[in-house]
Amino acid sequence: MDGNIVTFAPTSSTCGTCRWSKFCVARHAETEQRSGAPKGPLCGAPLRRGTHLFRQGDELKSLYVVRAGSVKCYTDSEDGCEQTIAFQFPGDLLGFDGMGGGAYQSSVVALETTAVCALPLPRGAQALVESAQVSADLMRAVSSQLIDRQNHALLLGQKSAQARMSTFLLSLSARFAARGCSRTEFNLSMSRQEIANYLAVAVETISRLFSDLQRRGVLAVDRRFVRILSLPKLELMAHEGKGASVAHA
Amino acid sequence: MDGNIVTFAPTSSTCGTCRWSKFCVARHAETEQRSGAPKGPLCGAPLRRGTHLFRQGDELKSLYVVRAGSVKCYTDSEDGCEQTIAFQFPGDLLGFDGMGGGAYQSSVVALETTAVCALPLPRGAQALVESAQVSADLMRAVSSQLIDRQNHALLLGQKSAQARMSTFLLSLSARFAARGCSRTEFNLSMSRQEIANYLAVAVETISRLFSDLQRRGVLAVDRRFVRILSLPKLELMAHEGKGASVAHA
DNA sequence: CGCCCTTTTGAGGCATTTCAAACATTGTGG
DNA sequence: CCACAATGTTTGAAATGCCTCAAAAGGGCG
Repeated sequence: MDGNIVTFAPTSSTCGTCRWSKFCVARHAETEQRSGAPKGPLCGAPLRRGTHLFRQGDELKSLYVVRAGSVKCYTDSEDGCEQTIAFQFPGDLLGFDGMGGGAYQSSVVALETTAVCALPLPRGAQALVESAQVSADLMRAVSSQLIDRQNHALLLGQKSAQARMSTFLLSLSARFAARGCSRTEFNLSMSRQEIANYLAVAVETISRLFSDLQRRGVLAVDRRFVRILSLPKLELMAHEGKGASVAHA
Repeated sequence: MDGNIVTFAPTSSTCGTCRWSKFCVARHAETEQRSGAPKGPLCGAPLRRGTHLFRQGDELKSLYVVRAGSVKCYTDSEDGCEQTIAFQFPGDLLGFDGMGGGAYQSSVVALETTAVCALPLPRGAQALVESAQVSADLMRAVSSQLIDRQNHALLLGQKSAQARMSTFLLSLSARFAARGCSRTEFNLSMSRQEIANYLAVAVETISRLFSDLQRRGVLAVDRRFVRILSLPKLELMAHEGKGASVAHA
């Protein structure tokens, strides 16, 4: 497909200069480092859209944190089809699924020009474990990833296409808001195709859903720019699923 | 629904007597404990089918490990529908999704008479963090959970009902085999309804799929007893998805 | 034995997919 | 800077996999 090779080239940026450090799983990692030697998270040169940070099966060398831009994380099945697992933004942790073995278990690719910081292993892992503060951050980041994936399963398993789309937009909205950006106006860094894969519907369905939402006055969409005209309506649509399922014993 | 209250009642069983300790995330936790005070993982009294170990939103008090039997883990959406996230067996870790906050983010209920061991928090968490050995085990367990959930998303997003069912059976088969049980003959601890929810299809579809698989000579099914007659055929069906999706940039 | 819940099987309906075609956008090389 | 190719987006119409509804058969348990 593409022969992009990522040579991770650290720059001199530090966490102190990072706008997003307060969301960052590694926010305590730098200050906790001991003196001497290359230390702390290292920020690499920007990745262009379409460049892979790592691929499923690659040897695990570092964990990463998104510093600027956005990425998508996806898995391949044996028979070559792909499922996007998550879209990730500044402060989000990448690559943890490889920690159980020696290899990444998902692929990560930049959606736009994106910078990431590296926590090289195993030194990084030791730092993560040795510091109670950092370790707590890591726990938080990982459990939040588990929760995200549980919600993704809920979305794929129980919601209609319309509800999936609405839920997705609300989730983006919340994440932009948490980062101090507008809750109601933003640019999508992913294509319709990529949204379709994440929500597990056809591209054409995504297109139709955007049209519907515009017709109903919930959204204004111009290419990748989205303005949410009515958050309450959108929340309503996010809950119109396939009906409640049976109770557990 | 049910008013079962779990009062966790520790017994005197230790990891040394546990048949599954070699699969267990806590296998190094006991020996690493310091002297004095209640210590190490504690095995509780058995839970009956339908008893909840904890529910989404409950205060996080312990992590648990399945010691015997099996459980299912599920999440509720705001509008009351449920999605089963995983079925879990001896050695599997429960409750980690609560580590980021003070509350569990999923519910766990016994599928059959089930024993679990508790790693009480925060003492347990400290032990987990302080011991490099235990911490490595924990990393492995958690990353393996992330991978399971990625595969679940792949299953829900990209596979036909038939392929979901086949994949599910193969996954059970592999897990039984890993625990020294038969790869081809086993009893399901979950109902058709529960399988249906996990695979996100209707119960009737599950029933029809079992019938199909029997008719094709892939399985022999008698109530909850399943015998796999042809693993290769089953593997073939597990990959007949909805066709490969488009390539990522 | 009889009630209840689970499982099975059939028939029809619907949400979403697939196929097809027009249009817009982006990138490329002359 | 424009023409052209490649890719992404939108919309319509037809096809389909799975769901919903309905009803009967099969255990489990008091």
